[in-house]
Amino acid sequence: MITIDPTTLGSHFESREAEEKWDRRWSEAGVYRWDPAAAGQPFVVDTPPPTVSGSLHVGHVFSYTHTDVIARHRRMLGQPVFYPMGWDDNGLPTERRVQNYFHVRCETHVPPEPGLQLPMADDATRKQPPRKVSRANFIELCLALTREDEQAFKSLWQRLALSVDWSLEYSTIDERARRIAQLSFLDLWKKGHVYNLEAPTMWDVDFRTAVAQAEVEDRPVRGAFHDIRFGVEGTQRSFVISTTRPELLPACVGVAAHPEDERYKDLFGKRAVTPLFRVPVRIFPTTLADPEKGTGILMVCTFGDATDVQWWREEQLPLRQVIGPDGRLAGVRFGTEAFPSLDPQAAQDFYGHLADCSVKEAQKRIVELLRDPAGSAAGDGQAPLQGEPRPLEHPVKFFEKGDRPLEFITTRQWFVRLMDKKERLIEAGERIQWHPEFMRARYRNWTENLQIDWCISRQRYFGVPFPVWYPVDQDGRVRHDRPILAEQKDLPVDPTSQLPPGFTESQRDQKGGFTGENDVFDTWFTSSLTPQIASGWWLRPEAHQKLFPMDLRPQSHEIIRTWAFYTIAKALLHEDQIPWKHVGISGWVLDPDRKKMSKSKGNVLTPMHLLDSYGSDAVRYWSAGAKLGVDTAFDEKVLKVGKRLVLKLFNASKLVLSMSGPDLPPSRPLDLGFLTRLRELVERASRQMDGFEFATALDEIERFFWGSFTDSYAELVKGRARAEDDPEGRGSAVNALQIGLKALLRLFAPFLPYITEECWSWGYAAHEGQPSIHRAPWPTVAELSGFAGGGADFAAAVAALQAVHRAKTQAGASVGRQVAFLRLAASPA
RNA sequence: GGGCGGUUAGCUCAGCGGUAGAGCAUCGGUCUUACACACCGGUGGCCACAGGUUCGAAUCCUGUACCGCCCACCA
Repeated sequence: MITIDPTTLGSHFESREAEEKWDRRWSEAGVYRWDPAAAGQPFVVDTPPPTVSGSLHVGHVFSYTHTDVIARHRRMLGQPVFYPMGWDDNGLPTERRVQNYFHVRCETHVPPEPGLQLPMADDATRKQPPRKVSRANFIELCLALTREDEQAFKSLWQRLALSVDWSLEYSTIDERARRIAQLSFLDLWKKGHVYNLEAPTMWDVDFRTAVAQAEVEDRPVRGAFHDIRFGVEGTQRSFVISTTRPELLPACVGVAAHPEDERYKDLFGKRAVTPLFRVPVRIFPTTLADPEKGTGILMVCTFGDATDVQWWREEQLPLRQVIGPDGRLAGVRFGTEAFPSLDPQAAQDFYGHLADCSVKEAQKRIVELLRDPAGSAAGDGQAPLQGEPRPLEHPVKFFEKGDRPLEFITTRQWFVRLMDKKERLIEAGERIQWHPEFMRARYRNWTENLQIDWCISRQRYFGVPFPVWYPVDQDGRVRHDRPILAEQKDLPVDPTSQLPPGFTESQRDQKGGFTGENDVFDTWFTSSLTPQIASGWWLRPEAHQKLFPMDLRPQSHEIIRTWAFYTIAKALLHEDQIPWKHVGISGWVLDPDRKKMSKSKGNVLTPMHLLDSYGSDAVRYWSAGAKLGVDTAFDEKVLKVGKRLVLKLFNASKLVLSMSGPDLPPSRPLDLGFLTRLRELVERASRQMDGFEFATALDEIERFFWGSFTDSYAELVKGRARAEDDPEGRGSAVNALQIGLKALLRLFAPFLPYITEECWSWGYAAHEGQPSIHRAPWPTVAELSGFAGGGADFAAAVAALQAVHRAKTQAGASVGRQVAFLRLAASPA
């Protein structure tokens, strides 16, 4: 039994004060430190590195609390917990911020300036053209700026009491991450899983980079069907195609219709003639054409969409790329082999109106050109454009961070071969446990529908460079087919400033010399290695062995196709493993109108003021109340309830720990009954926590604490716990109360780390020999198994208490009023 | 067009084969030596709709309707 001086118990609870105090003590005592030498099965978390250039919002607090609750529970089970924190600073969002903040642009060929530091750009600086800096310097600026953002996140995480080991911090652009990412590339190359290829690729014309299928989204866009009349070579015939992209007419390389379409059957094998440019193109059948859509016959361009790419490949059509990497129509020459024309001069004249226009402008202009009968390919003196464009809304592919539609542009890119591994990827997903289970379908669905290999090269700067150079032959041709890879021991390398083995700087970009790869990896190429970055992988094989595969990947559902998918792919390709045993998917925080919170909608809630007004424990209480996978509408009322619970725990602890008596074991039926109920709670809550069902566990624990403990059991025994004339009963009650509180504090500890630590410190810390409740053992059925029976007595006593309360309430009397006469009778069953 | 969730008290949600639940809100009562930031008692629901299985369905099956998410070849 714990006996303490009641005057040492606090009279009120100040959450902010307690938070600061315990943060400091936990850090000093290393309560959350990962001990690689510790015995026991480790619990390893693949913590999501937040995008640090984004803003803080309640969604972060929500999902990170879920992970922390799980980690704390495992720590109390005695597992050594590996819980790192990373920062995702690598990538486009940071680039954009740094460009604006310092008013700089990265240029690959600018020489590095060692030690370059810049202040935030002032107005005068901004009037000048942006300063050009080397990639090395640009990365330094990115690091400098993201360091500030990381601090903001770190203080939020600490305030939230995330039990991460801060010595395990990393960022996705730091040296270790760059080295691991480049190692990954070398390993994939050795195993034959990567290749580079010049091919049409989805391209963002603003960022001027290739993008991968996973980063593409459909957006509804208003467009219009343009009915355009084509000629048929050597005949007077004509037909009309409907297109939403008339500006691609100069890029037309074929015409296609369904093989069974009676309207066009006789045209197959003939050549169509495009209006304006009078280029003859093959007419071929394809089952991919839908007779119901438009006029049933369509033009194939290089490239309007993914199907165009497919037809171009299958039918071996010529390449007529007119849209350049900047999204403008390039200068092309008609009458050449690439752009044949029956009337090159007229074609060139028409094209002159379009060259150098943006896609949008070109579309406007070509519509006007198509109204000119002189452009007819049918030789009937009618304008090619039939009628007026017919508006429609249709889905168009965008880069998820982009503003203009994607184009398919032929460029050289690096790919990871995945299309031949779909079966294995799906099977890997089956071996992982998804929480909730139905999220597995998202993964399977995406993997089954994968259309192209993973494009991993980006024409950007703030990223991990490819550890690759290419020989330049005597004719000045870059031999992309014979890349020179960096040596593993030299990683990380930047091929734009470092040399390949056996070359000198004077040979850079020279005939007979070499050239460095300018591209950087897709950020997901690095992010998909978070388990390896955290464990150290080849740099620390022993640690990796112990930590990998990890136990838990927490993440949100919209990045299953990227982060989860690519991480699974990497683990499979590198080590033929699954990266983790469990994936826990947190839902979204919706605003009270059930809309997703987003910056653009301006409905984002920042977490700091919530922490200020309700305290960290209350915010965690709200977060932990949501089950995995379930979206939750933000509701401030729940925070109030959390705050109330914290206060109640404070007061209940004060009550229990202020009592004393003879140290006798619980023996009275009521006390035993309470402990029996408690044991049942521990059994259920433990099972739920083991299955990551922390919200259900919290609900049960809270219900028990409030309903069975404070409002009934404590009320029933507090008289006896102070009785002078019943030492045995008093000892039994005080001990049962203390045993109960000790278990309840520990059950609440993963959810409410501050208040439980505070109350634990009053007596249990010394008595149990465990200074922190967060290192104390999770309550077990075994520790309560010595107390049996009394369940019926407990139920009867609670029912009697309620009956007395009811009688008093009906009489309008105070609950404290003495009862003169009470007769208890067994109720008829 | 395909896949996956959801639809339960005014609100936020739990329950997922055996007499409809919690918290908040609402109405009424109580200062009771842990807590009035508390406690006690009450009001409130054809569990979206329609069929089916079952002795019994909010719970299982089949459809339908909304809401949301993910995905799909943009003519």
